[in-house]
Amino acid sequence: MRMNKGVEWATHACTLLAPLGPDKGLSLTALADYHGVPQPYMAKQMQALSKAGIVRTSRGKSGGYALARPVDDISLWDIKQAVDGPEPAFRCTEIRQQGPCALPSAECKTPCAIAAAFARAEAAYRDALRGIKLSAIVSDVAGHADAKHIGDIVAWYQAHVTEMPVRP
Amino acid sequence: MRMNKGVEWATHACTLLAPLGPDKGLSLTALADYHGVPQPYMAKQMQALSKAGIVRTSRGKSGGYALARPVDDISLWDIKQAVDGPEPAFRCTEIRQQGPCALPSAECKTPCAIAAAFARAEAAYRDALRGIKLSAIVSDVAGHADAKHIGDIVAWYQAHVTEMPVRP
DNA sequence: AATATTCGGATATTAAATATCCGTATTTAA
DNA sequence: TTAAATACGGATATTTAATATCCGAATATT
Repeated sequence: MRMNKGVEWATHACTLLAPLGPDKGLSLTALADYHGVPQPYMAKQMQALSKAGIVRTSRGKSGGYALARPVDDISLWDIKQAVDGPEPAFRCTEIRQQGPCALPSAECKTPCAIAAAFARAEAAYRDALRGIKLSAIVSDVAGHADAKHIGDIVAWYQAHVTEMPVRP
Repeated sequence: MRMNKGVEWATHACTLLAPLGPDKGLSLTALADYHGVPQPYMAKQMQALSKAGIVRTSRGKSGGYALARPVDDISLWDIKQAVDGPEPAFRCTEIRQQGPCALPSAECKTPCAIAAAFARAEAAYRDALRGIKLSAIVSDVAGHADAKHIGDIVAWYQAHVTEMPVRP
């Protein structure tokens, strides 16, 4: 079982957008370059985030991406769901309805006990991710960076941030 | 994110072996036929279970597979782990160490906050699966089967069970 | 109004993981 | 000794993920 790598990149991208507030953003190029990931694939993730309403975009010259909601209102589950889709990892193929002792489909109204068990575990996973907000990630990262590195980041921000004021 | 389909088959196979107790088993052919899954692929899963000490095997004529431990001592996590391997779904690629503002590797002793967060969620998933024992699955399935179907299963068992006494 | 820049989306292309199958060796009851 | 069964390694096909390319639509700037 392996998670879509795009989830990692999308989460890093959101972490990078977080300190900018609602009125500033970064272009796709900047987001891709910052972490050295291929631009077209980064675009795919950002578009998924955009569709899910996690980031908003503005096009044309000086366009880019900005967070669409407060950092306390974006959970890791939101991001994972947006990029990785809504399907559960365990997908019941109803093999109980096959073979010499197959259950007739009339008796399969209740979900297979095995599928139900895995679904409960995935619900626990989901709830854990729901409890982790972008704000917690950002403050954790900030707490570990040293002064020099923060300087680098600030300089990079100043060179790349684009204005994306929210219009009423 | 999609789970290895073999986990489903392996779990069903264990569920089928559970009522037989430690001294009786089923051949690979029987296990594969019961749920109508391809035999060579079923073999792969059973061998994984065997390596993990969840089932024991006996080779040669009248050989087969039997559970190696009491049904209360086998969790869904054990099975998932045996078939799907130990690697986490989220794998940090350390992209914080790449790009124009890359963190020097000296500062990356503590794990990336994002990776750590996903790891916590996977721990919740693991703990949930650990809490679900094969015994619970078996009794749940048994509770939902009707009398006629149970008759079918008993007849099938009688035709396919092989003796696999535990030798001291 | 023209233009350069940027996102959106569709579509290849490549790489990786999963699923399936086969052949041979090894074990064991009869 | 023989027949029947699993173990193991590898070969192949299928599916999914990752990467790259392209063109059209939108928009800020000139």
